[in-house]
Amino acid sequence: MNTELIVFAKAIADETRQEIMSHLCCVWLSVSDVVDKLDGKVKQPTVSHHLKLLEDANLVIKRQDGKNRYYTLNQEYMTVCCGTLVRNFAPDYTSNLVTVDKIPVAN
Amino acid sequence: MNTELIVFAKAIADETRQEIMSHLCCVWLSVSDVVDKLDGKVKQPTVSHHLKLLEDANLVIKRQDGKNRYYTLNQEYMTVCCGTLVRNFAPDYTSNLVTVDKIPVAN
DNA sequence: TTGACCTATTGATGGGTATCAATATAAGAT
DNA sequence: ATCTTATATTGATACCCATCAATAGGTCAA
Repeated sequence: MNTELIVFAKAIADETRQEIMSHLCCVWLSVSDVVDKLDGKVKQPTVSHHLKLLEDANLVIKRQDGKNRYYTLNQEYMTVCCGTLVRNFAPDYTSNLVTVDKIPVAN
Repeated sequence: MNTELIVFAKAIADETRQEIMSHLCCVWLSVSDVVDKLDGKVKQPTVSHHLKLLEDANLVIKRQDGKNRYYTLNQEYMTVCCGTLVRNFAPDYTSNLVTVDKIPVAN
């Protein structure tokens, strides 16, 4: 049983977190930046909660600068997990991933 | 907000369901077959519950034969969802999907 | 040191859901 | 028709988790 895939799936299985992930795609944002982007949908402690969860799942990278903490999406690990999903649960389609052996594999 | 990806993520975000999905990969199994494969981990009503949830998420296909109902994994849709995930949350790696435009895209 | 700001943590609460026993439904078999 | 087998549904229960208010911790400026 691949617990890593469970952690991954649970991490992305929430609307608020997917929204946060969208905003963290390709850019670095501070916690309060994310709160602003969510435009009142949730409060700061909730955002911190989700960011911690995403960090524990290895789906975001954190960088501190002064009193701010900046987060960005870990695209590489997203790719790893999606590759594993397809290899595990869609083997008949795995050939669609041309660089399935170039995609970084967990471990 | 892509609710389809939320439904997908929630569907795979459970250990028992991922176990069921493994057993349904590339083969057709009846409900009681799945119960047997899980070897006492959960009871039949629980398996039926999970299969219904997976069916609602379009992750399994159902076929009836007599009093048995056979299920198998919907590998194509798995591929669709994983493709969408990579395109949404790992755009810098999307080129790793050679046939990203050949992969069936949801609508 | 004090104050202002940013983020994390804690405790409480409500909603969601995985699980089961019991039961219902449905389809052969006798 | 009755019985048996296979699966689905229902109702109850316990647990997980998203959210928030309140507060703590940490960093910079004055």
